[in-house]
Amino acid sequence: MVLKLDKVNRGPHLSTLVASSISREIAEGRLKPGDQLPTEQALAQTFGVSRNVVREAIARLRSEGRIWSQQGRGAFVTDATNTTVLTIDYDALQQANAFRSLFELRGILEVEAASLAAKRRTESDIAAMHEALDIMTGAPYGSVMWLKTDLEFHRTVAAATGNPYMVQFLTFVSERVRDSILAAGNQQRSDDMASITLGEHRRILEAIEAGNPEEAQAAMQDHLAGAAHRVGLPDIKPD
Amino acid sequence: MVLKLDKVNRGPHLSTLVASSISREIAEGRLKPGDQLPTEQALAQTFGVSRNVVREAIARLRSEGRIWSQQGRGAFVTDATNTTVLTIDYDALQQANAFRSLFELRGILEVEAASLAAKRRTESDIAAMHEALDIMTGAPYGSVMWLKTDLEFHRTVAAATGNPYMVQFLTFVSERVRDSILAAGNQQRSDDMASITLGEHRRILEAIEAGNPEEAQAAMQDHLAGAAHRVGLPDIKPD
DNA sequence: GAAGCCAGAGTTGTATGATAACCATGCAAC
DNA sequence: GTTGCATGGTTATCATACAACTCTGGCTTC
Repeated sequence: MVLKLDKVNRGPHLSTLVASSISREIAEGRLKPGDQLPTEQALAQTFGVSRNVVREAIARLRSEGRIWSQQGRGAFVTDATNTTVLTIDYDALQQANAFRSLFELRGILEVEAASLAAKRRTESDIAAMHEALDIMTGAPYGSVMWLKTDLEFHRTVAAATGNPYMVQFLTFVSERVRDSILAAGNQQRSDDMASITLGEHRRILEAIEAGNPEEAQAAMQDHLAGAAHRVGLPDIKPD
Repeated sequence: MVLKLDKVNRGPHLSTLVASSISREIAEGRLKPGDQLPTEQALAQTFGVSRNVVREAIARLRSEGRIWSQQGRGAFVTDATNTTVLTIDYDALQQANAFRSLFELRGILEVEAASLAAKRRTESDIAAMHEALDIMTGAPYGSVMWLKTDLEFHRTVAAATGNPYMVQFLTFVSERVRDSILAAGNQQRSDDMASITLGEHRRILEAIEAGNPEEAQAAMQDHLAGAAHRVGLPDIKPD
């Protein structure tokens, strides 16, 4: 039997609620950049929690770059654009348009990564890619292991560019895309998909190994077009 | 007389230090996914701070998706791939190689954004780009206003792609690049740089306005090559 | 022997009060 | 006008206590 349980809504921590609440105030413009937040004591009182909880919320917002605080002065909303972290809202991604946009961004990076990888790959890069592809070949299509090594293969391609930020960004984007696909659960499965997908991967690997950027780029492009189709995203590149 | 004083290094909050320390333990593998963290009391003791500070640090790590915690059990390291935020370490960026990598990533996104913008721009996109360019024309080269509108121009180009994530990622990367340039302070300044830079921008805008993706792409490519040269990054595209 | 119950220790979540460090302001003294 | 100082307000940190929860081990009951 397969249980499909929602994650237990173990009441999120109070600090999380407070942080979200303040975050919303900022997002919706009731707190503008430069504005001073109410004092911790005042916030504690209005939310009905201890000052401690408020401080945990503020620590979180500070780490996200949304506010800054100074001892003896207070806490202030930062100049909007200066967040030090990049986040992707999970709920927003459930909308088709948002998902399509993220998929497009991923494609841009993947295609360019494949091209760069073909130019710069080292022996150990090639070996890592082969290994990932081998494991994938032995895994059942759609299984956890399959998805994991699929990501791993793409990660090795990104790594072959020699650009650590390429790896970081691509991994981040790909994971969000994967999560969204899993959540939607509209993956089509059929037996020949495994061999098709594997074939696409193999073509990418061969092009990179051969040091052919244009072919690697084209192979990745085709692979992504195929992937888009498999998750029900037609015409990702109509223009 | 002009004083050149560094901002006093007002020590970052203790909770920040604790969070960084734990973060490093995770990043360097001494704490593996699934591992349980020491108890809050133990952490407080080893760091020599109050439990309160430890909790603020943990609240922060939790919001970043690096750990999760449950009342009565403890705090655990999450399965690496589940971080919900993407961060770029400021110090690491001071190294030339890292900076070059980030600059390259920015270039990839910018070039593709210019191409997409040429295909999809709307009237209001064009207007916004013109406005940014106008303000830039009136600002002194290298001034805060100049830098601000420079970023703003690129943001309008990204916005014209219609892809919100493109805007988000490009803005994020560009700001980190800008911060790093400002920190290094090795900007060369000369009078004709203003007109050169403006000319490059104008060429991009014209190509986008004309709906010519290839020319937009090429113009952006040249602009970035010029920018790389101006910040002392030669041969960004030698391969 | 197995299942269920219960108490206790350990841990996180939250509340509360106190102290130190720091900032802004106004006023007195010079 | 400037300096120095006192004062009130705020954040940063500490310390302690209690509530809520989990786990474990022993006990009871069958």
